[in-house]
Amino acid sequence: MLPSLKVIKSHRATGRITLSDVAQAAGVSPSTVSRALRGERAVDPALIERVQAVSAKLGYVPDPAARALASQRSNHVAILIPLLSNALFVDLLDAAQKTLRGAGYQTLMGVTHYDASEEEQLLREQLLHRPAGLLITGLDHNPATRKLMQSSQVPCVHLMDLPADPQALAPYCVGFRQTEAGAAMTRHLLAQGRRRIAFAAAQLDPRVMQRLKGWRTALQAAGCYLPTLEFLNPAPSSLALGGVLFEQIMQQRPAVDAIFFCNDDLAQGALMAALRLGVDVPSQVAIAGFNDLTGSDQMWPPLTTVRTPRAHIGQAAAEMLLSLMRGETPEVPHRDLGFEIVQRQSS
Amino acid sequence: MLPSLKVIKSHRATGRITLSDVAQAAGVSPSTVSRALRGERAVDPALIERVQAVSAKLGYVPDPAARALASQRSNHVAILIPLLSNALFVDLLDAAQKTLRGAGYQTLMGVTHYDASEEEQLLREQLLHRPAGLLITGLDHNPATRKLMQSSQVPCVHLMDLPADPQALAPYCVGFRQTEAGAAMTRHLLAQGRRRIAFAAAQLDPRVMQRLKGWRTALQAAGCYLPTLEFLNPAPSSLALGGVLFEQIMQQRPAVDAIFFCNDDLAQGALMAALRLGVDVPSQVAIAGFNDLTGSDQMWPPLTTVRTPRAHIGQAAAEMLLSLMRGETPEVPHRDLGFEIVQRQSS
DNA sequence: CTGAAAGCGCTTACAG
DNA sequence: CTGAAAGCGCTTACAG
Repeated sequence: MLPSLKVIKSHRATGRITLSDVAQAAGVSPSTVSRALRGERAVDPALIERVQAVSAKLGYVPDPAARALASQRSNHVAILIPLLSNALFVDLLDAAQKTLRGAGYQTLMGVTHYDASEEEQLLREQLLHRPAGLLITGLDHNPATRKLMQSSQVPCVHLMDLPADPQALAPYCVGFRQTEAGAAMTRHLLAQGRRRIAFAAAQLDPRVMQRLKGWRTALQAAGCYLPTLEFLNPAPSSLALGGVLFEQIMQQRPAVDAIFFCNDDLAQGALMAALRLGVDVPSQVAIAGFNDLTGSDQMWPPLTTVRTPRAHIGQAAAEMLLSLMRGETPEVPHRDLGFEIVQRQSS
Repeated sequence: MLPSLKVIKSHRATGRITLSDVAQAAGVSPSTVSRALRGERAVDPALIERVQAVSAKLGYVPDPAARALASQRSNHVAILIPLLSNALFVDLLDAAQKTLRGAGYQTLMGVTHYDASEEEQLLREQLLHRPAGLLITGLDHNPATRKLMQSSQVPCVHLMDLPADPQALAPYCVGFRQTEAGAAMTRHLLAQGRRRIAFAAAQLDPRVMQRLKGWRTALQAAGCYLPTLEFLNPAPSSLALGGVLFEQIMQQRPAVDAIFFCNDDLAQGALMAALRLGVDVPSQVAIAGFNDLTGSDQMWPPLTTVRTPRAHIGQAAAEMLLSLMRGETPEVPHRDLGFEIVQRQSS
């Protein structure tokens, strides 16, 4: 039998039900309640049950701040992404957040704007909250950032990318081979008979540069590589920029028979520009994108692209982080989630 | 002269520089350091300066958890939005987050999926963190949620909407008149000579229903209202659904001469479907959207729409919240940030 | 204007 | 397996 609960009330000024309220009601010490509730082993199963019952009855909820202060570890997980204006990262965030929340963690988001020192500053701020874990986009960070990650001892998983050398002693990461994906789409276009395949990119972040490398390699292997087919613009990716790039390419290299854009928003913009300019896709020029963002299947013509598993990446990375936070060592430190060529009518 | 600092070291096991380290180094009590650093009045200006100097020298950073525990208030601000897959809310989040971070607050995001009970649950979780403030989308919430907001005493600003009755004793909010915006676009189409103007909507959240009401009112005033011109689909908004709605409308009501979509993604999808089906826009049917989302100006033809100030709303709401958190009372509890008809070639 | 002291609500060695 | 006690790093009445 449980002791009668009706007289149990919080004795704190704040009116909050605390650990000691539960302890008192259950007739055990606060330490035991703490251990029982957190599922620490070495507690009598009968006691665990009693404590849980009382705790539920009282509607006890642990105070995150007190817990963080005492344990030097919060239930926050920090996630650093470059931009919110690229749907890719929003999908990543959404999936990670969902998984983390299911496990009782709060997501602290930071937007780096592709700026290494902003990333460093953000990380510094978030580390103050003693996050239980960290999710960070990409594999390359400035030395200060790397040092912060190391010295903080916070479990960390990197998103979207994999180390070039699979054997390398790289950090935990889940992503796919960007270079391979770039090469695969290029080979796909080659297989469709295209020969003068331009590569058009914006933002020029490390992952874009890997796709560029894949494109180069594939074209070189086919004996079709020309440096003049590279169109690199450091401005942020957008539909509008895609239109601009398309016009530029058609004007400067009218003989081009395909354009591989490093992101779908650019490709979508190019498709719209083609419509506007009366350029027929794919008969006159094929268009391919990257990521299979929302809307790409609705374009006219529908866009050929590389489908990347970003939601899956967000989820798998969160799961890997969860396991690291439990103190486990993942068997596979680098998870390759692959990609898929989606052939539609634009090529 | 400052006391020599070189021998000052943290005496805590954690190695962290604490308030007392600063106090000791500055030769004052911890209470004074606490007050000086937080800019509380009633501290000798000379001391404030000294404390700040020592604190900077030592690289002291306050522990958020300890602060939250002691003060019963964290430096978190919770923000509740319906979806991350609608660019509208991402813009809101981005702007609010930027403003809040500038003021030293961390943003805790919650995604409600337009589900009242999920919203309630999320709020409950976030309240555990004793957020310093709350940003919440919309004006209508279930009774439990309203009660939580009230009893928590957390300052709160509502986003995107305004009370129907401007005189009403409504909570703080910043947004624009959804009903008015719906009516304005409808009048705009009427002024262009359109008479059979359909309204096509998805999601059917409260704001969409207000736009519907505006459309109705405007059509009724012009003597053009027909219930058969309403196409309401509760599914989430997307380009694909826009295409489906477009096909459906053209098939069921071929005489329609304009379609007003409640969100740009639907309208963009309709534009693509028109291309696919060979329906000429705007000569055969005009298309209008809502929000002026990214890409709408790049469509073919470019989309006529209502530009809504979502980034501005996010920022202004964050600023209003900041002022509430300072204990101030905003002169204008309801900020109307307006909207703008953007006339492009699709109508 | 300043300080000593209590307290916020937990966790975690340390004994037993 | 359980408990008493110290401690996490701040804030805030309460005196003075």
